[in-house]
Amino acid sequence: MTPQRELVFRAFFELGDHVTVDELYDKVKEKDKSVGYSTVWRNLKLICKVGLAEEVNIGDGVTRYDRVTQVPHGHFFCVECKSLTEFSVDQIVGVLAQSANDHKFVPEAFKIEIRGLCQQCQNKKTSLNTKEEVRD
Amino acid sequence: MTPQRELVFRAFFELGDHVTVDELYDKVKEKDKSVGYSTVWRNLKLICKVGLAEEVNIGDGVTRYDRVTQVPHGHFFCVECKSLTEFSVDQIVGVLAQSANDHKFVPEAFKIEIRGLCQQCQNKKTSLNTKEEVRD
DNA sequence: AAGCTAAATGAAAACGATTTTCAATTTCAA
DNA sequence: TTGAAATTGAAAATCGTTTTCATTTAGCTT
Repeated sequence: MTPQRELVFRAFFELGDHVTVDELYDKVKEKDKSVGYSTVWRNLKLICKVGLAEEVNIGDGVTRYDRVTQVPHGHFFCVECKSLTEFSVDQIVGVLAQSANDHKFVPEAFKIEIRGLCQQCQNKKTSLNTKEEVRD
Repeated sequence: MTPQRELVFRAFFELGDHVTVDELYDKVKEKDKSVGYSTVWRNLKLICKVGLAEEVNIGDGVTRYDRVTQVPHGHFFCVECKSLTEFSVDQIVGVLAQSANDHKFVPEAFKIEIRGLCQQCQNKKTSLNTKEEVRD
């Protein structure tokens, strides 16, 4: 366990979910400017490999990383402000597991994402559109 | 409507789901070698923009494209052979819509992915591991 | 049909996140 | 302490995606 590796691990678990490599890199640099980007990247990959993190891909070209917790969750992704928030998927996972079973598929992970508008962005939109389009 | 555009549109709908830009490019080239990659790419984006296709991102660095159909579906992604197959998510979408509603989130799309092993890859694995590891 | 403008095309380059290379350094077990 | 193996940092390579730009084309308007 090198000091750099420890820094990366600690930083990752200090940060919340949905961390990008860049964000983690910045966080690590707060403690030690000399740590290289590739070291952060490699150790983040290592965290994934040992099962402590998993990649989250919302299709914006940047991979984010979630801590793997005991509680499975889905993601709300706001297409407007790009924010990512979590929600519980307890029951849903049961249904999905059943689905997988029906198809003889052995599930390892469930990725559930709802894209749309978060509450804030809904408000922004409606406040801008003062004149409503009522008809088609 | 340029002939290139028509070629791209036709090719996209002739191919099945989960098409990559490269695959579409190859398909288009079968009809007309002179069509450029960027033309294929731009028109595929256009197909998305008008709502006839949507991006599918399984986190392997390549964007795939699905035709938008009336029937919502989830994806089984085999982490071994990288195959992508579809399954029905009728009931699940209902639960997710409710979830979104509870969180004041306005859903536009639901992405449901189950990662794991397809039946074929399960068989391969078990046939290879003749000597089983029984204990931790 | 000719002329015109905006849109579309193809080739190449730019972009940007990710991944690899490589020489130097560090860890850790013997 | 010593040597092999692992790790690091900097730089470059990769690779899918996106943009640029000069040229061509589509499709209106007359």
